[in-house]
Amino acid sequence: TTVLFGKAMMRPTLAHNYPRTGFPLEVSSPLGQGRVNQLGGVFINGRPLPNHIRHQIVEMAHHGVRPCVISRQLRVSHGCVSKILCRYQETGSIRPGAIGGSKSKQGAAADGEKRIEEYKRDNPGMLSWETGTYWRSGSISRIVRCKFGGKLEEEEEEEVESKELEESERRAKHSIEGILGDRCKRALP
DNA sequence: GCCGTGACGGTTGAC
DNA sequence: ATGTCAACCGTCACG
Repeated sequence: TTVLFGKAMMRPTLAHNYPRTGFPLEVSSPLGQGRVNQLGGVFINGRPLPNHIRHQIVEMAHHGVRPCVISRQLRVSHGCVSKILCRYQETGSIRPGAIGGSKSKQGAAADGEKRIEEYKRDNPGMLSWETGTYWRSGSISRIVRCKFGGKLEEEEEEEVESKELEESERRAKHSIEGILGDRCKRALP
């Protein structure tokens, strides 16, 4: 059953994407189904853009590169560039928002925030990305920034990022995904 | 041509 | 163990 969409009923888009090719392009990757957007960029539907791309976006914007150029150069839709840049201006964070979880979590968030930080400190091996606590962005980021008096952002961002990268690499070697991923890599030419 | 925005199909994770 | 549901994601296309 069709619901009446907002004001303009944007467009009941066709069965999906890529009217040019007629079918969604897929790209095999160890992580799952990668897809290719109109600009030729690879993305995973439903998942955030990789961190280094997000970083590049804000970095280029920082250097005065126009969003449309960033979009074309990085092959990321301009909507996404706009969104990431807007969020960066608002929150100062390049990170995606918290995906998943339930509503009641928000109520517990205020209480749980501290415990998450503690937990992360006590379990440095636990990758936030993997545990789903990678929701350090937005309001949380703001709270932390306030707490620590304006620090954070880029340095902290990079700190966390490189830590996570390191961790994910180390963990990947011992995880099923890592093993499978390795196999995939080896299977490739 | 650029950019803000909303629908869409998708993923995630707490409950 | 499984299902539900509300959050988020990036793309696409309109205006």
